[in-house]
Amino acid sequence: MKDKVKLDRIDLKILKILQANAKITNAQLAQEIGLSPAPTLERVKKLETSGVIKSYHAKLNTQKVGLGVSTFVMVTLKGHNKDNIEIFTESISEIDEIIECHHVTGSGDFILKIIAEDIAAYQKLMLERVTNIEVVDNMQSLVILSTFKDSKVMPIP
Amino acid sequence: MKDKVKLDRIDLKILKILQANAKITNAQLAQEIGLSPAPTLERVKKLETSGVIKSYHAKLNTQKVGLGVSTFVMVTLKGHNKDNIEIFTESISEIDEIIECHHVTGSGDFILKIIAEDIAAYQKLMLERVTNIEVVDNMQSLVILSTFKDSKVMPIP
DNA sequence: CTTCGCGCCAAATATTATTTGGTAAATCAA
DNA sequence: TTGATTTACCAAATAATATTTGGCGCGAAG
Repeated sequence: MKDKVKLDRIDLKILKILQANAKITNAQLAQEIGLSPAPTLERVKKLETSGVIKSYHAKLNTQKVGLGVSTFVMVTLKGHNKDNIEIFTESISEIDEIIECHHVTGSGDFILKIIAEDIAAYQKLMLERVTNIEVVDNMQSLVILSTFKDSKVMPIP
Repeated sequence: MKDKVKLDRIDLKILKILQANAKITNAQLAQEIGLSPAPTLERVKKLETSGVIKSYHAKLNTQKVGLGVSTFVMVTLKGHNKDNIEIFTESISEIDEIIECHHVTGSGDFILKIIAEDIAAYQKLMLERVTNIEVVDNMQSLVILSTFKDSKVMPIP
């Protein structure tokens, strides 16, 4: 359940389409891939139960829901040991504004993506909930000025 | 069409639910927010047409589709002028493996998220298609070792 | 106070998903 | 190679779900 799954040309087509538009009807999907609805649905269900498709999500316009500030934050921990990493990731998991947390190579240890209402809210969040996580040594914020690309379609062959 | 939209408590509930699970049926959604199906659907449609909900996407398991390497890349351009930025973003837009491109504050100018099959494919991509974009001065890759959080639910009040 | 517009509901209808039963092609063991 | 078995497919019936309709009640504006 962790390794690559065998996917034929049609499966890949389905995945591309559903990544770009999860709301397509089964009949339309069937037509686009050149099969009838029944086997199309079977394939989609199989992709779901096998875990190739993890979930389906609505994508929002951040401005319109009043979330004006997005940032990436590069974090260095005080020590790179397992305990500290666990303390850090558990602290992170409780903070809704941190929507991504990746362990990365390079000068820092982690990179976070954070979303807040405005700069004031962002500052408050950082000061009161993030900066004071005990194992954090250093943080550098990169504020997103504009986003040119934010594709939900991965480059599958 | 660019500013915050008025959303009541029920709209916010709908948005939270659809971000977490876009495949919920209208009847279930109606029940969870405490309305009947008809006005529930009306609200969802209104959120869609007003652009609060931009789109719906399937989220895939990268391992299972054979995409083993994800990275963040911090890019510095040779000049921070408008022309160079345009040249850069247009070059970027043609490369499917670059799924995100944000203009950011800080030492670099842009941060990219890139997905590839493996390290070899990643190296090839960078050497042949990214590094040689003329306006690029410097790039630093951060390879994602593991992801602890990747939420599709934004922190709306 | 009354009228309008909005948001809601229940129930009818339309659309879509899902199941069913059966056929043909691909796979494999003998 | 052949016969058995599985797999993938299709058309059409059925079940589930979305969507429309008509009407009610409430709050705001005149």
